Amino acid sequence: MTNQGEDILKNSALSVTASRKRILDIFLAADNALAHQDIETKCAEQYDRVTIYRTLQTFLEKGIIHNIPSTDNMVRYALCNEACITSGHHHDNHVHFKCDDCGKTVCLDDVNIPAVNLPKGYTMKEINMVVNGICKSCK
Amino acid sequence: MTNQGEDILKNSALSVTASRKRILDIFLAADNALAHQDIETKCAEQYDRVTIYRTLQTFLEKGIIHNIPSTDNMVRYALCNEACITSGHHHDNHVHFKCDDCGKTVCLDDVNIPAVNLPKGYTMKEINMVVNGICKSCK
DNA sequence: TTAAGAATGCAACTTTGTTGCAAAAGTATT
DNA sequence: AATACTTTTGCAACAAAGTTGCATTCTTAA
Repeated sequence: MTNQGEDILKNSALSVTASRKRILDIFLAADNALAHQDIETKCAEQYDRVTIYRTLQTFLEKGIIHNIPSTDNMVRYALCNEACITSGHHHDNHVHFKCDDCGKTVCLDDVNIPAVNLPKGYTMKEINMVVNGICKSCK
Repeated sequence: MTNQGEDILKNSALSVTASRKRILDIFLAADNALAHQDIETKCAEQYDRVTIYRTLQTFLEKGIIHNIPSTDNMVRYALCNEACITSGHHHDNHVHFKCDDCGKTVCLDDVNIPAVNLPKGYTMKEINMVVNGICKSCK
């Protein structure tokens, strides 16, 4: 039986270390996006804060996770889905939802970001859509 | 001749102080959204850092400015337009654009955020759309 | 003009994020 | 399985960002 986190690391040509596996496991177990702080809370006794910063950075660069903008100075991260990781070129085009009640941020994988027409002269490279409101668990 | 910043403060039932007028002037003169840091750079010698934090907070609560989410831990602020301020109830529904070249973030007031259908059980309260790319000045 | 309330500045502090470097762990090769 | 090489980690020290309480100053409204 192989470890799912280990597979992800190998597929991304990253060396397999205990901290990386642990952080991936945290993401795999989470049903919502995680801020640096959330991860630190879960494993600060095991791993150094700096390691967590560097690991998240590495995962971002490899496209293992993507980040979700916010207005609260708490950038959150979520695992990319298979297609996104394997395609090499990273692109999320799903909507993110943050619940004002429970505070959780989730990927709405089934909701695509609709097209927008930018004014003349603007070129789009990336697009992000974050909706705030009440999630189905809190309604 | 009256001062535009002063009018905004009075309309929002805020007392008129030098720091608030100055910060409003900075926004009125800016052609792009400003982070806390940008404002601090422009008036740190005049006003305390804490005052700037508190002023931005107050402006947000009164709906004088709105904040723009980001993935770089630099929440930016921009003046709300007239309609938005006077309506009492705050709602931006324009798209924000951040240029990867010059780094500026601007409100695309003419580009409305298209409608999205959320899955059953989700209620939308607010929506944010941020596009990254190259702006018309940098193309 | 003055009294009451609101905003500011200061100090001290907490939290968040960064950098350089030595030690430890992982990888590939034989 | 031992090695040499490379990468990752932890530590320390620091820098930057954000918060809080309190005394002083400024605004406002009577």
